[in-house]
Amino acid sequence: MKVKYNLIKVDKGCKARLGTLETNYGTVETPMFMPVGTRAAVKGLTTDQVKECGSGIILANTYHLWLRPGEDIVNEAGGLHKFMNYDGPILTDSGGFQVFSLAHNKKDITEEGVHFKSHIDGTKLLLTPEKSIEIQNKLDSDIAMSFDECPPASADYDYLKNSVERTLRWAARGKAVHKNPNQSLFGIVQGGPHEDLRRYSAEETVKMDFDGYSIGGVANDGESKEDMYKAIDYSIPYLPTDKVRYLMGVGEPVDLLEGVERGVDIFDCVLPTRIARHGQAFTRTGKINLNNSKFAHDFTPIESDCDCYTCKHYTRGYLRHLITVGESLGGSLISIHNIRFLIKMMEEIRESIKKDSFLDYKREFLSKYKN
RNA sequence: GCGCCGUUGGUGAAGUGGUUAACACGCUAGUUUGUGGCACUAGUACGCAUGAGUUCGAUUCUCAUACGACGCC
Repeated sequence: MKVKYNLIKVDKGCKARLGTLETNYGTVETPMFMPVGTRAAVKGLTTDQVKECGSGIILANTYHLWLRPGEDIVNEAGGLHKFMNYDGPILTDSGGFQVFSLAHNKKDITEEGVHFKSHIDGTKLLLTPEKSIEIQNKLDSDIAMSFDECPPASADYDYLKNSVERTLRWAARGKAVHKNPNQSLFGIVQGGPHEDLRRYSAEETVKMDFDGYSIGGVANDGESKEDMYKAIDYSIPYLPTDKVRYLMGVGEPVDLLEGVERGVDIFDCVLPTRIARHGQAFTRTGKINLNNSKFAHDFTPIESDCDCYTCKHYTRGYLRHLITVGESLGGSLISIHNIRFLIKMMEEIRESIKKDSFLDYKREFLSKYKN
């Protein structure tokens, strides 16, 4: 079946939405944060540990799994769920974002697709909208993403205009070859920070009738937060209320709040796991760097009132030690905390929307969270 | 005891008679938003064993002392 979004209510104070998303692997609640498992693994964690953090949907990446082990092997294993032992819903990113970061030459980006070199062995490859969807069909994720052009934040208006048009053509091509009846397909809105482009991109994408819609082209290198919020503001009004809305790649606590306020339902981000491997942990008062020498003698948990596995069993001093000496357990344990932190934050956000008090929640959260 | 070589930061070390003593590791701090996983950026010797001398000027040359390595009795 295709995913089905049910809008429960909209907060009286803003556009924040409370809802559920029915999938083949259970019904999940929104707003929701999705941990990222690029290569069919949330780095450093078992799927049991991911689930213990309260995860709903998790991500995997088409580009990485295409190169290794290859979509046919995943398919032979019985699909991504069986392959990676995750019995919750899985969303696959199209690979567009990765491929665009590999193709630095403008001439490598053609109407047919994107030419680039494998980051593993330099092999010249071509990823097209059709190929991306075919791979995702075989990976058998619950949600596939359209292959879009993901322009850099520095792109000018004319480039973005052409990019929007091309993304629409690519979306149509991908949709035409999408065959997996158990897999949903999402469209992606582009257009940078420009109101007219976002509106056009959203309206035209919606006309194609996808199972969900995402806002792409944000959280790029060097993009300002103002531009990101504009991209959301200018896209959301033109998306249907009965489909889920996904803001791609965003995961700073502040941005989750800004996104929810504007009507975003789901988010994904590598941030909690990436910063964890480098020793940084989210706390209610902001990020802390466990590398800092001041934590060597600190034998309290990252957060004493946190319900995650790591905070229940380990101290800052021990985690600092693990990070300092390079034990991968350190990154795993901090990842558990960081993922739980964001997921718990979303749980609290949902509670606040139920009470029409999201803006109060946001205000209170930001009054404590400093970076 | 004699001979010979050496002594540069937390560590391994490069280097020059004259602007801010290379590089690496470590350490310290920061960065990280659809992950080209385990990266990147910045800072980190007020001094080149100690003392004396040569010189306009010495970490770089000379002598002495201390410490260390090797060889010989």
